[in-house]
Formats: sequence, C-alpha cells, structure tokens
Amino acid sequence: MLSCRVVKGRPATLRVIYRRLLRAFGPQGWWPARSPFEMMVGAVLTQATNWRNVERAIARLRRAGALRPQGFLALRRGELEGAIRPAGYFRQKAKRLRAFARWYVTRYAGSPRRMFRTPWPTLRHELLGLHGIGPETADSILLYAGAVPVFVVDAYTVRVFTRHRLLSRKATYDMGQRLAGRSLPADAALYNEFHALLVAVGKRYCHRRSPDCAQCPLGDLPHTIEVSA
DNA sequence: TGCCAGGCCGGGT
DNA sequence: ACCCGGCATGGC
Repeated sequence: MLSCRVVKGRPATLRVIYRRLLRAFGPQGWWPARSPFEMMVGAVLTQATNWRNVERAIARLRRAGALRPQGFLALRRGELEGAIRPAGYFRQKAKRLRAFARWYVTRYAGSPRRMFRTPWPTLRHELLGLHGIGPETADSILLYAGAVPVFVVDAYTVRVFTRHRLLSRKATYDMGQRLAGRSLPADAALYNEFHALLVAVGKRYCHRRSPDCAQCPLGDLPHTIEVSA
C-alpha cells in the first residue's frame, strides 16, 4: 500500500509543471463568467458535470433573467429545475442553488463587494456550511469570484498529481492544498491559471481509464518518486 | 453501447 | 473517521 500522506516533492516540481502546461496550452482565461454571481452559480452547476452541459444551463438561466440574484430567486422551483436540467442532477442542484442565492441575498445583499469584504477563512467556513457547497466549490468561489489565493483541488488535480507521483493514491483534499501551499507563492493569478491548466491537461491526457501519458506535455518530471511502500 | 464529466450529501459501518 | 449509493443529462 502507498502511504496516505503528502509525498515529499521538490519545490521546483510544481513550478516545472506549471511552466510546461502554460507553454503547451496557453492562458486559459478562467473563470468563463460575466459576473461573480454567474461564476458562483456555475461552480455549483459544474459539480461532477461536463462544462458543455453547464453552458447550456447557464444560457437558459440567462434567458430567464436568472443570472442576477433577484431574478434567480423569482423563479419557481419547477422553472429553475427546468432551466438547469441540461446540467444534470437538476433537482439536487436547484435546491443547492436556491440555498446559496438566499444566503447571498440575505447575508450580503447580493453584493460581491460585501461578500468578499469578509475575511476569507470566515467566508470559506460560511460557504462550507451551505447545503451543497463542499471544499472544491467553496475554494473555486473564493479564487475565481473573489481572487483569494486558495489553491483549488479537483479530480483532475488529484489525478495528474497522483500519476506523476506527487501525491499518494489516497490523497485527500487538504493534502493537495498543502502540497501547493508549500511549493508555490500565495498568488491568486497563479492559482487561477494553474487550476485551469490542470483541468485542460487532465481532460486531454489524464482520463480515469486510459491515461495517454505518452502524449502528455508534462512528460517526465524531475524528482517526483518519493512514495513510500 | 457504455463510460464519463471541473462533487456533495446522508446513512451505514 | 471512512465507505458507499444516489443524484441525471449529454457527448464521445
């Protein structure tokens, strides 16, 4: 069995990964949203869901005038479910989005300025307390809507880091965050681009079943084998 | 056709 | 503290 802790990697390794990804894919320009509220809605909609399907759902919400908090909350439950249906898990996500929107309006008057005036560790705690918002969704919101320098760990991040022996197979969310925190400066623009690039390379080369590692632009990395047996 | 996608919750050990 | 089934549509 592999050990459960973060594997010791040279600090340089993550920087090497970042440079190679940036050269291979270019800047990704995340998050693709026109407003903080739209971004945060998208963060829930994309949970375990292809972004293509999320785009459809967002377009339908836009047509319904529901990409502003007031317009969103004006929708009946059935209307909301219908609008986001293409994104899958639509009943679950309708419930989660309503909980989020109610919180956003009552606690912060639907204002991103007010929301992100709260110290981010407190804000993160509040987000995690909402139904349907877990670590990845909360951190995505902090990073992409609030430019808070938190490293987002998603399935692709874990898969890419695991394949390259930076994390053990049983790595947890905060192991991934600690790895990044130790190896990278706390820079929101860097974390923004890095996460988007990890998704890009993951989609193309690092699937669950058939990793196409031979073609992966990361190639061989220095100093990455430290997994204890 | 089957497998997968930018997770999270709730109930069971 | 983990482990697992459920949630659902659309693309390849």
